[in-house]
Amino acid sequence: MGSDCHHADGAHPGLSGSGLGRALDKAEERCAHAQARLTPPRKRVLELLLQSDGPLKAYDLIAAFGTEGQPAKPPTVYRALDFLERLGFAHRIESLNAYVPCRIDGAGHSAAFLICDCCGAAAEFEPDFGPQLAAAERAGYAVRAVTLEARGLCGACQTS
Amino acid sequence: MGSDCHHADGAHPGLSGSGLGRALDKAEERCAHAQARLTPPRKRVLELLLQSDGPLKAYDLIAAFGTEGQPAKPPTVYRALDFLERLGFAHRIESLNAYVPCRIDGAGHSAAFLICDCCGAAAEFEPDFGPQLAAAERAGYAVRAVTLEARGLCGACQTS
DNA sequence: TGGATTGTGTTATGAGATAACATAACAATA
DNA sequence: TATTGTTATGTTATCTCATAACACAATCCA
Repeated sequence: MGSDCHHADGAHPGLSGSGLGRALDKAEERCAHAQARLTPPRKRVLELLLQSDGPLKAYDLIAAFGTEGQPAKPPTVYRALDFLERLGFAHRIESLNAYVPCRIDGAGHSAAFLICDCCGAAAEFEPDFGPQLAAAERAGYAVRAVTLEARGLCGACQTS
Repeated sequence: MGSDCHHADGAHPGLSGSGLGRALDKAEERCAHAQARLTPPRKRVLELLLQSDGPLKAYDLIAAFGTEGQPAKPPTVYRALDFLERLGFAHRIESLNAYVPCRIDGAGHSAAFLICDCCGAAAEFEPDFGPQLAAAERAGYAVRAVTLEARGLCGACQTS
């Protein structure tokens, strides 16, 4: 997404219309449960993430924030992203400096991604960190969150 | 390392003296095999990484580069880091924007870290990406490199 | 020995993120 | 329903991290 690649980017198509509405409603609900507030800037950033076909940079969000074209100030967006990450609504992809909405219900603070170096797609998959958590335990670590990023080529980009 | 934490940082003590010399010699050897050149700036950056007790930021390396106190120019260090990562001598820890020497022989381009949010230690451990690689294959991805970063507390920092 | 390749030096600038402080909205409760 | 603590936002400025672009030097190799 947002790349120079000619292939389709089908990893996670962006939401729109009622699908988007439902996703936002669900987020509202989960916030209520968690005694957290999905305030307008937070909701707007989540909306932008959900609408996107692929990972968005912070400054993409900043530029797209205002519905009338006015950008947001950086802290507005970074704060919203912090919130969304804390609640598990979004993930930061470290190796891309980019953000995606969480696609996996109840993934908590751990996430795993398959990132295509050609088309830029980032597919979230169900993390199974069994072996890694076992290794952490052996080393005496108390793990709070795990992120895994696998770089390579998606199916479409291999067949070129 | 470089943190505000009072705990010891025993993850990977830095090398010095003959241990450092041996590690650098080994790197020379591996470069020769790979038809790559461990030029002075590359060797210097590797040396700094090996000497450190913990992850180093790029600008730490830039500041420490000159033996007489003169800093390096950023591209000098970033290029050396690129080289060292390409050859598997160093890893970038994405969630820290920092770099460590590779501690695992033949780890290639994949790496896994246990990162202590208190003392800043980053312990590299032997990656076993079995389940994740299986998931990638099911999704049709061709994986080139995997990095995993587990955040939490090391043993010492839990018992505070 | 000359051309291609790879690496370095240098200047400048682009991208990503946060500190600090003032103000506003909300929630609890007295 | 005024008061107070807490949480969130708005705003300015600045900091950290990383790379583009180009000239020059060293090395490789036909």
